[in-house]
Amino acid sequence: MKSFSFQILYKSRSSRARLGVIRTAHGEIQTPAFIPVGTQATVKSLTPEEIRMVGTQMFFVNTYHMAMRPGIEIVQALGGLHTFMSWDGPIITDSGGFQVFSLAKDEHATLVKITEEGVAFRSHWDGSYHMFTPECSMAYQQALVSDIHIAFDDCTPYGVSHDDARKSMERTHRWAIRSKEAHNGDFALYGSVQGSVFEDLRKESAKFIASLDTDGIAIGGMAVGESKEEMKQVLDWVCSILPEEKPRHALGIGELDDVFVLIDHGIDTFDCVQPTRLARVGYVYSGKQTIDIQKSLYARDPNPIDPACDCYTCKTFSRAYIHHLFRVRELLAYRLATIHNLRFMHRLIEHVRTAIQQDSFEEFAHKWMQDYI
RNA sequence: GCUGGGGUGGCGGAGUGGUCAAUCGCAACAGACUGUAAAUCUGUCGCCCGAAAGGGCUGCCCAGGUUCGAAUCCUGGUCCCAGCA
Repeated sequence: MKSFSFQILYKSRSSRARLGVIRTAHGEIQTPAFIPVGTQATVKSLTPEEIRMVGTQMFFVNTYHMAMRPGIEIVQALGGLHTFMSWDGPIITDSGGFQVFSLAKDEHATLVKITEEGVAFRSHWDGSYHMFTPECSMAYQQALVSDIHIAFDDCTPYGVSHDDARKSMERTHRWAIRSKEAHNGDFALYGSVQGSVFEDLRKESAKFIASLDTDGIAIGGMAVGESKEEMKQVLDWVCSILPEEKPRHALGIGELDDVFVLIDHGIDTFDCVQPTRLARVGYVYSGKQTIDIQKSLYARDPNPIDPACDCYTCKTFSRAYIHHLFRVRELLAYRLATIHNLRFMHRLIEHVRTAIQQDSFEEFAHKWMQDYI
């Protein structure tokens, strides 16, 4: 039986922003919410306890990666993702569609082949051949026992012609139908909108995906190279059409300034590797700037990364210490920086939620963005 | 004291007459990262002018010398290392 629901608790009067709650078998998610990425069934460097400690309500796991290693059947045999990795909160899984885009982007280009049936590709681990289809993506996500599944889609690269974007979008639509047919109704399914940066396609896609009446709607194909202005346009087109009562997830977005744009358009959840990946290369959020903690400037800095932050890292360690850990490549560096960046992101959104509740979202966003660097 | 080896840019270490401002590695500095490959990628890295192309200056322990030309050869000095007394 499906134990998934979405309820809007409050709507902003001045924008499309809204407060809501997503209920799943593994708990609730207060929205808007940032969804960290835990690609390989781990939010890199953190224990589940720490993931929760920083304020994460749900995170993202990649079906493609699980299929490559350790293999879906192993996770399934171990009882699904929750028991496998000892996380009892909600989990959302990707369809595997994005990895096609991601793999095709660089030197693996020749290793990926898209057909009507699905996608044939070679593992980035060992070069072995694999095939992903909407049907197997659904079967995999079910085997992983994640709470929210995403329909198998074709992430359109930036810069393609209108013609190619249409073909890609239509393929995504056909795959969405197949995904829905193959999907086990006990879990939640999000259809995925494509259409590149073209108004007619984005609107058509939004209408089509909405018509499938999936539990929620994901917007894909954004932040793939287009400008921020184009991204905003896409959100405008799509969000003006999506049904209000369905939860909306923006796939793969989340630089700090994007947060306000997304929420302003009524996006409820969004995932991004940005906070965690930046953390691992020493870029940490500090107020409205992102600082490179590895710079010599911080070698003797006794202050916390962000004096206003309430995270474990900021309450316990100086910039100088974290600077040192990064310089000598100590493992703790990655963990402390990740704890901070995630906490920072979650806390920022907690403040946004409060602002929406108080009808001061626009003001809050404007003020925050004012001297954002 | 004798014998042998050696002193090159922040460090390690190539180069043994011109193509050398000097391979390469590290460090340093700058930049990148949006449905994740953390330990990665790119650029700079003697000094000065220039956005760049390029130009000028100084330069391979010190002082002389040979040569059209020396980090590279010779002489002296100095310091370091190894073996033997």
